[in-house]
Amino acid sequence: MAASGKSTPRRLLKREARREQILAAALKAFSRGGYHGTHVADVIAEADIARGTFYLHFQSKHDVFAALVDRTLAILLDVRPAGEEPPVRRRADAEAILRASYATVLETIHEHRQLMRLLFDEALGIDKGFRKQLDQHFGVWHERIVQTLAFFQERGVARADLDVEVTGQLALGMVERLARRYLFGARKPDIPRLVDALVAFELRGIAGR
Amino acid sequence: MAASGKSTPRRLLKREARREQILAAALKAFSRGGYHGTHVADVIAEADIARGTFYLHFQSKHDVFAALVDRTLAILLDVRPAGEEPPVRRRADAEAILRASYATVLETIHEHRQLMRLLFDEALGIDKGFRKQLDQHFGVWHERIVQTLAFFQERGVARADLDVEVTGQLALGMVERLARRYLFGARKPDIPRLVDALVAFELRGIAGR
Amino acid sequence: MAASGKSTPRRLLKREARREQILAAALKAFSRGGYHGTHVADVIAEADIARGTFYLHFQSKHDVFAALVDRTLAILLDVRPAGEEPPVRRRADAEAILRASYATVLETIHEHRQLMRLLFDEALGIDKGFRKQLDQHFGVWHERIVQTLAFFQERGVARADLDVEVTGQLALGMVERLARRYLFGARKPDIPRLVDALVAFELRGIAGR
Amino acid sequence: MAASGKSTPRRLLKREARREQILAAALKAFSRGGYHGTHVADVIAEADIARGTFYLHFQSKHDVFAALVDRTLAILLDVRPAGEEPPVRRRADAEAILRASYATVLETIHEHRQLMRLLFDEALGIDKGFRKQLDQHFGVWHERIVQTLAFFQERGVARADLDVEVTGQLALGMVERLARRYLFGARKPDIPRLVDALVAFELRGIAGR
DNA sequence: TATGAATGAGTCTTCATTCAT
DNA sequence: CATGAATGAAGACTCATTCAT
Repeated sequence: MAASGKSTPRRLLKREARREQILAAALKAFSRGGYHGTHVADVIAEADIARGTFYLHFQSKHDVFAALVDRTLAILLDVRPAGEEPPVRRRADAEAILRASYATVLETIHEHRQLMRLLFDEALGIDKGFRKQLDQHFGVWHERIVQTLAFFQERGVARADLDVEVTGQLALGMVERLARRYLFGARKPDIPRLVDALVAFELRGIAGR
Repeated sequence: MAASGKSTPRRLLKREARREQILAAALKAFSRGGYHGTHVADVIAEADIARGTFYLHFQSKHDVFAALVDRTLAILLDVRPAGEEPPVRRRADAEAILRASYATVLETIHEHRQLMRLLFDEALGIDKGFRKQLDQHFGVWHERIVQTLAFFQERGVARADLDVEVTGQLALGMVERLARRYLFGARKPDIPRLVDALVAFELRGIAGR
Repeated sequence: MAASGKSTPRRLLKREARREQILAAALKAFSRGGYHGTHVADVIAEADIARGTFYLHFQSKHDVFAALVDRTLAILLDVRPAGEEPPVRRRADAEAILRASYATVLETIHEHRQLMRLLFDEALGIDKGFRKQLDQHFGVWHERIVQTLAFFQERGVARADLDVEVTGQLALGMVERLARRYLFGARKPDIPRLVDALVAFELRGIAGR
Repeated sequence: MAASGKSTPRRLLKREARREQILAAALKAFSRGGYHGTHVADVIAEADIARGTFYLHFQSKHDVFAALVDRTLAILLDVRPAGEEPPVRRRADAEAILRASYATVLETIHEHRQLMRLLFDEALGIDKGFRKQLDQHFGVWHERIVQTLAFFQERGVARADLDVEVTGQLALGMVERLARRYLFGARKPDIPRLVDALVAFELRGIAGR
């Protein structure tokens, strides 16, 4: 009698697939016209579904956008390269660590450039909520960087008087700018060159002397 | 009608004053609610004028916002400290140049933080036009920095193999991030500290060895 | 498949049960939120059935409501107390007749108060059709009352110049008002008191002198 | 004034006049189609104004309806005939009082029958709020009637054992029913006849013996 | 110039109903 | 018969802009 609560796994999969389809369509549409320039009509046209179907999977236009933002932030938070985690490390590895970290980050950003651009260019202008979410996210990243810098200080790779707090922000800003300038466009970026410049700059920047 | 002279006395002044009044109101309103969250009704309420009056001075909501953006960009482009312009300089001055430049920039940004925040947080999400305008603006800034770096290279302050192109972006990014993090908030920023960290980082970062 | 006989045993019973289940759920739901404030989703949630199942048993939301109305009107038309029907009666019985009639009516209304409230409060606002149906129904009741009054006139219980037509409406209105005021609420009504007041009032009201 | 037809340039009306115009149009429209069957489009078409103009004067469709209800209730509460108020009265005046009261009430109801029908037929089905408002309103009326009946008791016009509480409801119901049956239609009602029947019925009904 | 009432195209969202499984 | 995902017509409300005074 009762629809037994949840249904077959197949149904769930289908449901999930439809959700993905809508998210993909929304990403395309938002990337084209921005949040405010994109209407639900655009999204459903792109997804080739009916209006009602859209609202079967998302509560609102704002909701789909939020889902995309969440996904983007999740991707970003996930880029922590495996090698960075082991806390014990020899001084000579500093360059390798930085190089690996930056390469991974830049590649991930480029790989998901549509999502990233949405996050960077649109999210702030929509909602105080997104602003807060982003601030929080950057806070997490900043914390990670600060810890790395402190670790470098312990190992003597970074000078003792380094202002890790502010320098952490500087590192964040450098990546952000590179992303905006080189990673969002259609042209394939020369990531090794970017990493070279970044690492050369930062290694010296944090070093004593 | 009036004397065909150079000055347009009272009428224009009044007109100009009204325009300023509206711009000020718009800045307040937009800062509160963002571009899309702010309605013409909010602006005219803030300015205490009638609806029609608004359209007597600006063609559209978009137009006022553009005027604010133009003003912001003009302020930014204008911060070139007088001392930097003379192209001939001795090597020992590098630190002084950087220090002065960054201090001026950061102070200017903080001074006009409402305008700046509008530019950084809102402009991108409104219009492809603003995106282009910003890109262009950052291009100019980038060019300036690149020239300074090249100059430093000539003088031997910066290593010869420095990737001035990319490093220019890095410098831009650092300032942008500092602005967002420390200059937009209500708390009075510790600009000297920021400048210290910036200059110490950059001087080493661009130096050889 | 089944024996081609006259009766359709289990299947139809099951079908009928399902219909009842939906009607009961609809009554609950409509009573909670009114016709327009109740969605098919509410009804099927209450009935714990799937959307499609609902439309297997009723053509539309309007249709279920109509079924509830029909049921309500049937209940009302059915309250004619057995004793009233025999047309020959002695004058002394007038009070007994009225008392019995009113008691039965008021009790029935209270017993089915959810259905009744639906009829009184919602039906009119939905459809001209329901308005007509109600008018017709009240017409039938009015006719019954008029006949009773005329009978009372014949027997000398009611004065000869009584405007039976209008007075019939008055009687109808009195019951309606009592229903709305005392019978629809959660509090158990003091039906004897209501009947007392009604009968005392009406007997005198129709009497000569 | 308002467009004679379709293409008359709109006139700037005084705020209050425009509000009245919309209320009148809404009354017409709602009377035609009921609350739920009437769309804002119908109202503005009837008023020959633009959509926005409607929302310049009323917050919502619900709001106009509420304004009509308020107006209706105000009219009803205002029908208290002047003669009833003086609290000292001679026994012989009872009939005159009732007659005057009922006549005024019935005439007022008929005069504003469109508003009244809206109140009686639509308001309940829209909102719990309206139900409460109506209950309250009827409460006031009931109170008035009860006081009159008590006054009659004091003067010996009404029997001492009269259940004034319930009888007050009966009186209310009688009027309501007459309104619905005779006063809402297009046909001109024979109000004197209704009053005669009412008064004859009630005077006897409340009297002793 | 100033005013503010009026305009109406634009959009999101709802929800009764259908239909493939 | 049962299910519930999908449909899409419908409708309320917004708000930038215009224009008569």
